[in-house]
Amino acid sequence: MTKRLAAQDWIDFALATLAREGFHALKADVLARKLGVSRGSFYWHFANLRGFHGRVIAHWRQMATDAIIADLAQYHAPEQRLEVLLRRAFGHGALMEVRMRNWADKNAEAARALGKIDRQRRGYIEKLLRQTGVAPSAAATRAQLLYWSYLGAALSRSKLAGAQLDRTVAELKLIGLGRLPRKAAGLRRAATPPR
Amino acid sequence: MTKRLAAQDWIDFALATLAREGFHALKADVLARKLGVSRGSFYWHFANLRGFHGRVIAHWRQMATDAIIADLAQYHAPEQRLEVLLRRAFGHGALMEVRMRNWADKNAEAARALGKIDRQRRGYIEKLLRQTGVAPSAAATRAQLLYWSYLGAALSRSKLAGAQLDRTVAELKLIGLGRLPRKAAGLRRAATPPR
DNA sequence: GCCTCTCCATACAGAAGTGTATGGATCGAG
DNA sequence: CTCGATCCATACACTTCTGTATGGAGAGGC
Repeated sequence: MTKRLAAQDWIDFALATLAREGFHALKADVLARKLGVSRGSFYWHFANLRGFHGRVIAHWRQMATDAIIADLAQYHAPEQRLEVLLRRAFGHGALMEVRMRNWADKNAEAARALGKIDRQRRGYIEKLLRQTGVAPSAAATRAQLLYWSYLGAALSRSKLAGAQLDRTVAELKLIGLGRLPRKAAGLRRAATPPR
Repeated sequence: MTKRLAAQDWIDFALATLAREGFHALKADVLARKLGVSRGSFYWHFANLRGFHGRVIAHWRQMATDAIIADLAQYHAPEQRLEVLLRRAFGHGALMEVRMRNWADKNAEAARALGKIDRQRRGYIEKLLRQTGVAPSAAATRAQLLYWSYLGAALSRSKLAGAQLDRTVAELKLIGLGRLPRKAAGLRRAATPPR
């Protein structure tokens, strides 16, 4: 005899399922079976699939938004924030990111939520760059590039670690800040004459 | 009285439909209706959906591979190739790219094809960078970053044009080649002291 | 103890799609 | 013309899923 469920239980379970299997598993029928309960429960808590999906998406957006705000509040120097942000983004393997973006292809609600988050993150990165002294005109383009790189990495399911992560983050900081790293890390030895 | 169809007709139509509506429209039922024909035709040409999808994916990969090879054969200087490649990639709005990557979430065949193409393209970019004199150790990481940026741009459905495209391509070349552009295009005026 | 509110099961109707079986149409070769 | 090969229509059985209607089961308040 398992416990009775609340609406939030369905939503939480849906998010876990989304991460594990993708949006195509977010059906009343399938979820109910996995929860060991009948569809009657689902249709008591939610009017229909659309409504349910909307709440799942909203809840994800809430969490994703809170995370980005809270996560970096502890660091104060903008350069450090950038460093931490990059390491976290590229070392983490953003599965949920992939799932949501795939879902957005079918679900307009998901697409809108994603658009909002994209703008928000890009804006945050841009602000960070400007705080480190990058000119406003350049900051926008570079923030865009950094965020695109993140998306590309996430969507090709790359999960970096160790030296590869170090090298990538170093290059990315270079892109963002537009200057040479303090100790040139063996990167630009051969090719480019110093002009 | 429209013409009778060959297998290739189905595949071509599927690719057009994929670009327009996404993989969820690639069903025997739906396609048959749109082609003004019954599912009997489909099941004569193909054993089942899996087989059909496999051939659609294979045909796409064929075309995408041929394109990248033939498209740049006319240019000889590697820097020019890079420039053209970047302009084309970021100015084009790679819809098919998005569709395929979304499809790959459900279809293992599509995922494999995509993996192959990703490696192939990244390899090509890396080769290009090395031909311009970038050190092999740096070329891999930078090619990765360039390609990630492309993917991110494609998947957030960005389609650049005009000055914005110019600025982005300039930054990207900077990333790839790791040196200042010949005529600094108004990019790094303010923020970064020349060290 | 009973009543009400909350949560769930079951049964029904129906949409959308797959795959199969079978027969009919059409076209080219000889 | 005829015959085989090619292409298509139709009908059927089956699966998976949605949404609704209705009838409970359980727990708390009083």
